[in-house]
Amino acid sequence: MPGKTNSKLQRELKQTKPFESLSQEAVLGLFRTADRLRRRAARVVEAHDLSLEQYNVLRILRGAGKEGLPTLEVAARMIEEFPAITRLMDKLETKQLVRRERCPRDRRQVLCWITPAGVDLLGTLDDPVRRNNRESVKMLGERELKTLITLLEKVREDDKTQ
Amino acid sequence: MPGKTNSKLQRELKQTKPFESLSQEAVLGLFRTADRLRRRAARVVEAHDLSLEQYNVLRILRGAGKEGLPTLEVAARMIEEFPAITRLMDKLETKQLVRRERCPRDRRQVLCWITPAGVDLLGTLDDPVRRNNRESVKMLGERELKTLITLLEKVREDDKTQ
DNA sequence: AATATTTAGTTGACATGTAAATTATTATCA
DNA sequence: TGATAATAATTTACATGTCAACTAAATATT
Repeated sequence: MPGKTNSKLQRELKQTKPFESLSQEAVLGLFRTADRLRRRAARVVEAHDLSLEQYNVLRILRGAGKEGLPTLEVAARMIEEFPAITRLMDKLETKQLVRRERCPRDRRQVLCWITPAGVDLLGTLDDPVRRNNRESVKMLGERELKTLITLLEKVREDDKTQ
Repeated sequence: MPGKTNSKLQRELKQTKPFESLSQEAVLGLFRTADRLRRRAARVVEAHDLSLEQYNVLRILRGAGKEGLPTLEVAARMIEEFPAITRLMDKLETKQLVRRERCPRDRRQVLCWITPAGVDLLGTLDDPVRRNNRESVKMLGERELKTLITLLEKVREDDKTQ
């Protein structure tokens, strides 16, 4: 009796791959793929003695321009979040790629800017990074790329995590 | 003259979003999405005092069964890799969820097994983890799920990074 | 105005990721 | 066989992620 039930279940599992395992496959696939691409990207910027995280901070600050950004605003825009940001900024400041100053209008905030040296360094990296991104997904055509982007957005939109 | 060239370029950029930025969008989207889902999944297993990495090790060892696996085989099957595995195993051994023994046939290797307590713990987690995976991608239909899985596989297959 | 709450940021403690150096064992080959 | 190379795993050192506790400044409350 349990044997029969079991084999029927197994036949079902084989015919229509159960939704469970499709979900699992998608989530695991997402993890694996992201990890590979992250390592790949890390190698590009590490050639210039930056970690991927440091690189991201600089990108954000370059985007912010002359205004600069308060520390936690940078953190909020990072892929990863919160208090590690202080230590990251410390290191970037030591490398003279970032400048910090307490905001006079709200003395709780600390404003951050990218330095000219930081801008130069990013300039050097723009091309390799672009190339690497393109290479990382070069096996997808334009249509597939757009589909992937859309599916990923859909997953994020509806995720109550955030 | 440069103004004219520029605006033409800009029109082009607007019409067909350049491949560059599509690639970038896909790669960044992948990072962001994976990070969110990773945090989500971490919360599920942390409720039972496991890190996501520890959970993955236990899953791999459960899959290996009675034979057990050499340490580096476990590492190779992990989403992340190498020497962190020793520390992870140390902790799992302390928690009595894993047992280790030097392999008699090749004394360089250390074989690892999941303990009955480990199997029990995983059993408790199977359901919540399955549920979480399903929830994480519930906004995608079956067809979309399959498409996503395929696209991710395609990216990994052709990635020379390995 | 005095007190309490919220906000911005930092610090400390601990887990993990990664690279380089090290140890023990096994395999190779001259 | 003896020296050398390769393999399996560990250790050390350092960067980052995360949580909890903390400080300082600004807001809100009574």
